[in-house]
Amino acid sequence: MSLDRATMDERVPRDFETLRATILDRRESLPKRIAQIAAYALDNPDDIAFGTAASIAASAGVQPSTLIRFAQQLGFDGFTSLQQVFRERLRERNSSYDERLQALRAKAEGAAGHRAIFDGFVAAASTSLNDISRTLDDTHLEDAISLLAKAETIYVLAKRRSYPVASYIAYALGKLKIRNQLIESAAGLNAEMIAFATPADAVIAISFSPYAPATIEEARSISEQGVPIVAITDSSFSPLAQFAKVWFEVAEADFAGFRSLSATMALAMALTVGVGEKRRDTGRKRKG
Amino acid sequence: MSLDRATMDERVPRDFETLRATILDRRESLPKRIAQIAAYALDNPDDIAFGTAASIAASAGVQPSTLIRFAQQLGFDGFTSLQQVFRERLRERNSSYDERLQALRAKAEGAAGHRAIFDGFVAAASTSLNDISRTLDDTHLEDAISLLAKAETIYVLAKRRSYPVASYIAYALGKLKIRNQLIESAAGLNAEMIAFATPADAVIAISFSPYAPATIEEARSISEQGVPIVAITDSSFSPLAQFAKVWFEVAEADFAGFRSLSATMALAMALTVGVGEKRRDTGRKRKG
DNA sequence: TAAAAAATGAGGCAGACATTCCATTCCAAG
DNA sequence: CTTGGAATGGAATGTCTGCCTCATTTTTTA
Repeated sequence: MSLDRATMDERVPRDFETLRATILDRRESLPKRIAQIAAYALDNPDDIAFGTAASIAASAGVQPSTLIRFAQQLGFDGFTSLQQVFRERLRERNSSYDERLQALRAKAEGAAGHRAIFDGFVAAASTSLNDISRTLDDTHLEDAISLLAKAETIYVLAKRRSYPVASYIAYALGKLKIRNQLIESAAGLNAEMIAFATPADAVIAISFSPYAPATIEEARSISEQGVPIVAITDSSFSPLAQFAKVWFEVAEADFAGFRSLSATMALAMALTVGVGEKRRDTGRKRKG
Repeated sequence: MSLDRATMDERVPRDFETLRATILDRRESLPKRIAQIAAYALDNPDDIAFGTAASIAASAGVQPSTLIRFAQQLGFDGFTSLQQVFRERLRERNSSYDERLQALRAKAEGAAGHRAIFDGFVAAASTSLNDISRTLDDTHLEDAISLLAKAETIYVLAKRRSYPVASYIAYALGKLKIRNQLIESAAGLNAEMIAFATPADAVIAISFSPYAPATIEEARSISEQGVPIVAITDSSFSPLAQFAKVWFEVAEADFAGFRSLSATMALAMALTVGVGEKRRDTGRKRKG
């Protein structure tokens, strides 16, 4: 009988997240002083990890014995076992971002089956986001948004691997009620579409090595019509860069031969929403 | 004179990096046992942070007194002060992943101009990747890949916001020479396309709330033909889930009203490449 | 090779530690 | 208001801690 209860209570939280959930779950039913410690523990987990029972108790404003009762109430056999969980958290919290990425890559190598592939792509995406977050030039961003915000129609130009980004931009611009034209290759009417563009419009062109010849060709011809181009590409030597008024260099990490799109995606979203916001602002100013 | 030396030696390393540098610097001139501890300390910093002098000494294969001598040689007045440095390291590794995300979000709020928007999308993407990395079920992944690998043709079904992912899957499947059919809404021939699908085929369907009615309708009719569906959606209550043989719940973070696609993208890439690998493997087996 | 110096091992000690126990206080049910 | 039980505070306890000391071994110097 008492064994039954003991067995039930022995579902001791072994990782910090479970512990946290358990505490939050029982919060209402905890006695005052125990609740006081519970709150302190969740607010200052590092102190629990490093402190002694006495020092923690003093910081939390309770007696050491209460601390131990708290631990026991959670199913631990004493403060020390509770503390282990808080220490594990610090160990496993794979600390610095770079270390985390390394761990993710290691995991991708070590993981069994197709999980490894998935981990690899997550690692590639994280790396790419990290890189672009460091390297993106604020001025370029501002310039690109100004340029695009002034355009009557925004043409979106991308093929193959970049096409998903282009289709997302088109979708988002549409949702923001910004006139845009996605230049698809399917219909074979690209040349005609491009012919409509004027210097009052603008282009977002996306292309990565190996650059789709069609994209380059279309970018060239559209720039010769005096239409300003914002380019997203992967190197300063990219043929796109020479046609562009503003261009972004985005270095995407790859895995299994497939490059991530996460950084490009984030940039695309920022451009789109940035343009939307800029238009709202200037529109408001004109009215006011 | 002895005071002079004392003063010099009192340049105690207070942060881990300095300490590390000091140890590496003096490595050559350290006595054997001390060097043994030094190596252990740099290799297992977490153990130093949490262990007791006795336990660490045992792990490193030396006497506790040697550990203390090591600390003193570095200018600390005992093992405890040395340990503080290792503990600080764990605390101050401010760049824990979660904290980094928080910092990024804070940056997004604080940053001037459109940089804030960009940071916001990067943060959303990182959060999403982090979440899916924790929550993705390996078994589902294996099941989905097996299912798709057996398909004669893989149909890819997605509208609106999910469409970029679908177009990427189609692109990647094509590159891997896997027969696939992207079901687009433009041409209005979806019903006819769907009619071709047989139980020997398979579908990847992607839809998030608010679910595009067309996607749901198409998923229903295709599942009634006995074609197995792998669904990527955002909740267990999603209408897609009920038609699917395997389904993934992907929670994407959002910013400025636009949800990230990074987690969905990573999953899509893993599925695609996973299928490609599985087919190569089974193909090889059949031949051999 | 002999002597001196440095390094090491091991036992011992004082203090701090987590924990337990018991007296007291609080609170709710009757 | 009384009473029973839970919650709490604080001191007692035995273990384990870091650190020191001293005997022994190893290395260096002459």
